[in-house]
Amino acid sequence: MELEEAKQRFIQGWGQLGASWGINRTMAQIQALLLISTKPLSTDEIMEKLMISRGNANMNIRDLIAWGLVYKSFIPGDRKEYYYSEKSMWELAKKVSRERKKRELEPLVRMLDEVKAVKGNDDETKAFRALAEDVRKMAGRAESMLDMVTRLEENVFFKWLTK
Amino acid sequence: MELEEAKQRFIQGWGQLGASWGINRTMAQIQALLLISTKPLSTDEIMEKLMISRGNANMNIRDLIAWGLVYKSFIPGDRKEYYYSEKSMWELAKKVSRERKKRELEPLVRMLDEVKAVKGNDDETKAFRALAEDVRKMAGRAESMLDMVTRLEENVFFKWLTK
DNA sequence: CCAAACTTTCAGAAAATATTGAAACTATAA
DNA sequence: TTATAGTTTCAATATTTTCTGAAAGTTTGG
Repeated sequence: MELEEAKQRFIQGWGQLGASWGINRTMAQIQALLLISTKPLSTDEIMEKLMISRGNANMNIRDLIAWGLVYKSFIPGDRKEYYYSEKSMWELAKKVSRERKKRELEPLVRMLDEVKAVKGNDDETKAFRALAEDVRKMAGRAESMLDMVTRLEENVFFKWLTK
Repeated sequence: MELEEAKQRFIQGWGQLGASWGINRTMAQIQALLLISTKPLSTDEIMEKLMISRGNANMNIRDLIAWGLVYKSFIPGDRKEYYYSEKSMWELAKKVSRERKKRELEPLVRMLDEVKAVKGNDDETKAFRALAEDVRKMAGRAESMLDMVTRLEENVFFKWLTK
């Protein structure tokens, strides 16, 4: 396979993955493009390579920066802004898991803690409360796993478990 | 909070979560409804409680069954089919992670193994190959983590890590 | 076999999401 | 200042995803 084709496939595949993770396809593709680029790219270069509009490029770059996955870079004597991706897979995984935890797990846990406070003592209510507790416990476990990713990359147990 | 309101919130919240996980909202809501129901429900009951059409209900129930999250149940002397959810959080987590691994991680790994075979020996190609290796390694780790969820619920290290 | 009860399918409609492109905005150099 | 280069915003549009409802299909009891 030629390098250009390989790059193209990588960008497509990464976009696909992003899509099934609730991250929009273009955002994931821009990230992929920057990831495989050896130098920072300008908005115009991104637009051209992915054949997308300026507005689209700008918005998605902004989101990538907000997620901490992409950085700005300035070249002396050039007025354009250039962008480059975080290249460390560990850093990327950490940032994504931190962001998703904030966006999904935390609202879930808030909801569960609220509904657990349902009043009543009949069997149906008790069963519901028990279920909410159960889900809450599982959410807590998921949170712990994400925290592991966030913090414990050098942890020997973790290394052993994922080796 | 009253039981009915709590249930409603649970269904909404679960649907929300599903949505940001690439699972469609209705599918997640049906699952939530069955999860909090003390008895199996028929298609008509699901349609009524969630105010959705028969077609929609049917398709999403089918998917839930395909994921192994929901089962059919037959009541003697009744021609209707009734549905109930897997209630064990561990089982649910296992099944979801198994399914997502199949749908997302495996295609990613296939893609990576393909593009790693890119030919050439210039610096740019080498850098690309190294990146693909790197992503591949991270995918392998993610796979291991999912396998942990799938198999190691009694594993003492896992318990310790997520306690 | 037929008819009633129930389930499945799927083309078109509706809703949700993503994208465009041009105008407004901002920063810089002269 | 003003002209220019570059960035951001957002209403309109296009695309994708989900949902509906009616017709077709299936199963069962008589």
